[in-house]
Amino acid sequence: MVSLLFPTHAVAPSSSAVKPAQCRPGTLAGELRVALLRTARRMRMERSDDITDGQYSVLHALVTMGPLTPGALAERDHVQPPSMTRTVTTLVEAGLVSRGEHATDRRQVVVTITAAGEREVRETKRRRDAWLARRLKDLTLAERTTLAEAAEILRRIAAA
Amino acid sequence: MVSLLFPTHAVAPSSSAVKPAQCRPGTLAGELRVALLRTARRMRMERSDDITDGQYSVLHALVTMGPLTPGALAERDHVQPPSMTRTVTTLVEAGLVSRGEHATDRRQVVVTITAAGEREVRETKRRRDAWLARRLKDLTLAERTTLAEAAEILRRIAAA
DNA sequence: TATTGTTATACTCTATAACTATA
DNA sequence: TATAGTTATAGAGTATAACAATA
Repeated sequence: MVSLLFPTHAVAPSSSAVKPAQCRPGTLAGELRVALLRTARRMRMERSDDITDGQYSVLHALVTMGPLTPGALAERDHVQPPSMTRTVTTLVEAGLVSRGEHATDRRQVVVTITAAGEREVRETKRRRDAWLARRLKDLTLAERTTLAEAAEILRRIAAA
Repeated sequence: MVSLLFPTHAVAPSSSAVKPAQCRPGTLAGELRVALLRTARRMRMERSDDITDGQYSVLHALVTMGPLTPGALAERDHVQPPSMTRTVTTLVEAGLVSRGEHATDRRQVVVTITAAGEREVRETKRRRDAWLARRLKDLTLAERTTLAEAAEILRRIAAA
């Protein structure tokens, strides 16, 4: 099913630059590794300076998943519980999250993001998108189509 | 110039899944950001446990650029000179790099990677490529072609 | 006098072990 | 007795300031 708004000839030009050997899993892996790590590293730089990667990761999880316990957050980030206690304490003091009581189990704590925390996440995403969008504007439509397709494929790969 | 080994109909199928709106810089940026950061994060996990990201970065720079001074390494990684002194000392003690004298300027120090250091870098790359290649094998040829094209585009973006 | 690198010191982040409260 | 979270303490990593050696 080929969209009429997207004739195949708009895609063909960029595909012509790639040689068959570059598509072999072994060869492609090396090229893709460099490209992904380098771009991601550059993009990760586009964030607020007064928050660490670990802290941002917690805020992002809370935005995506809703309120979570410290234990769940620790497991998600492959970090030990005491480290997460510290991270959460820092975020509480910064007013970005709040601690609350669990509905049924009084041992547990529920961490909830605040309005300021949501704003922080939104702002970081906005910065990174702006950095990326600025570069995407200089590409051809065919190149952007390729990246849109690649994004879908990469999401599947990362999830596997 | 379209390669005979790569007829365009092999590429068209994957492009049909992408809608025009997804190729607008603003929209694409958001999708691409998530896909890149998620995949890169997963891939970065595939490394030796007894070396940090900062240490690996130094080894990688030395493999790519040849011997460098601590000052050059510090600037490259956006780190302060004393921090690089510490990192280099750790790597020297681990036998992965060695300190040497500068040819003409006796204030400067030249850091050179050792055979063990090169092995460490090779091993990490091998792990990451293996992880990636395993996932690439399950893709269609058209999808791998898309990723090969995307890799080229991303390298340009990261360099800009 | 300026530059390169190191040492001294402090702060942050993370980990393990021990402790408190609750189930 | 087991579990969730915290506190206590120690080990890396990085930063600023002060210092040594050389240009």
